[in-house]
Amino acid sequence: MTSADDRSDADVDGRAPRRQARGQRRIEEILDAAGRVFVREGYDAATTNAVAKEAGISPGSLYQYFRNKDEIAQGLAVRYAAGLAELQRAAFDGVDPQGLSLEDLVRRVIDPVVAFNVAHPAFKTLFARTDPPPGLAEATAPLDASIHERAAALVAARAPQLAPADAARVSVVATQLVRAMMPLVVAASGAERERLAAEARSAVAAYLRVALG
Amino acid sequence: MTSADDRSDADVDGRAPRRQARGQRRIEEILDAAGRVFVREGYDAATTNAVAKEAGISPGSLYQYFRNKDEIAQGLAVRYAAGLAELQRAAFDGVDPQGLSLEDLVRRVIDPVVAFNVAHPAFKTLFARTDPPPGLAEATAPLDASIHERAAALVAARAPQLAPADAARVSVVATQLVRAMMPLVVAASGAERERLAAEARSAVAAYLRVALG
DNA sequence: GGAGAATACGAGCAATCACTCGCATATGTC
DNA sequence: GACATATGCGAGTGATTGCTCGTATTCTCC
Repeated sequence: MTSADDRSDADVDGRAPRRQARGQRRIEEILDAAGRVFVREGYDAATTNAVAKEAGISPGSLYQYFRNKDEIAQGLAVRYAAGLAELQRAAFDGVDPQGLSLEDLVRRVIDPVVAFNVAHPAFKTLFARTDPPPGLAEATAPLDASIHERAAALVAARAPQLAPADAARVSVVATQLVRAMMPLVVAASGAERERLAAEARSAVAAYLRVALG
Repeated sequence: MTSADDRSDADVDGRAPRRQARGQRRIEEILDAAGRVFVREGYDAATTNAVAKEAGISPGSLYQYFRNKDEIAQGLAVRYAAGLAELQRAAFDGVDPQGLSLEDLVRRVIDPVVAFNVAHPAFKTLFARTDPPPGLAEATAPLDASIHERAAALVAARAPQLAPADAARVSVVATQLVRAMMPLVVAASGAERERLAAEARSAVAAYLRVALG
């Protein structure tokens, strides 16, 4: 996985170009622009030329930093994986998951996820798809993996008696439930958004109460 | 809405061509082929030329029956809406929903839906998308509406005390949960598929038990 | 201040795709 | 069997798009 991440800014020969500070800034700008375009147009309909235009650069410059569209998605996915990991770390900072009620545990997981989705609307264009095209699936695979890893760890901690296959299924299902609710929550606003977030928490908690025995 | 539906077989001048039996058969063949192509490639990546080839006809013949790609999706959606309605009618034939336990009710709704998804794998390529492109959204809007209508009717029957806004939210959320689970269920097979279907039933039932009060 | 590398440009190429058009054949009706 | 219409064909078109390439500018380091 780490070697795959490194490849993302490696040359065809495996030689990584040495980025100047300007280049690093450009990469961030491109990713920001890509997020906005993905939200506006959807991933499939988004064109690389549109991303370049949104970033205020030429198509040629874009391809200086990303070899293709999927690699842009991958860049965003890496960002998001880091942001989510940080959020979850903060949510459980100095807290023992075992000591929480199921409702509190679910709240601590979902509320930051909701906040993250609201703050980064492009996130769901990459992650909340039930049938991503192959290239996008590959780009977001590490993100998916890290999310499932965290979910599986929580399930294992709460229900150590569960057979591994059952635990895996429960964490996949719970993740899927959250994934499905995010577009609904983000699409709403104000009080309705909070109500939908509450429904998401309620659904996941209710499911887990049954599934974890 | 009804006039929009009629427009689908209407000419530009509003004159509907009179189909021969041969033409009706072709339409069915094209829809069958489109379903297979959508499953193989996904809706966005599927090309109309590929659909024509899969159906064993020329692109020109395809456009004899469908004005564009979205209209093919709409044709499939109409088929699916009818199939689902029939399935649900059969599931509740001579049964009073009020007299069932929540678990039985959920089972009667979800099991046919699972069977339908397994039998028609293209269904989820149209329906189980969290962010469909605008054209597809328009094509599947009637299908979405009829599904939500049925869900809302069941919710209203079970929880007449719920405010309309709350009832609507519950039925939307429940529908979304089912929608999200279908790709997981269909992707699995054999015993694992049945276990995932059981998780879907369990999640929806657990949610509804809380949400319906 | 000069060499080498990174950054930047943007016109345009090659490929793809939704859809058309002119014309031929099949079908149903009188 | 003749007429009208439905069905059928498939090469081709106009538009789009991911991506390249030749070239010009800016940065870093000596």
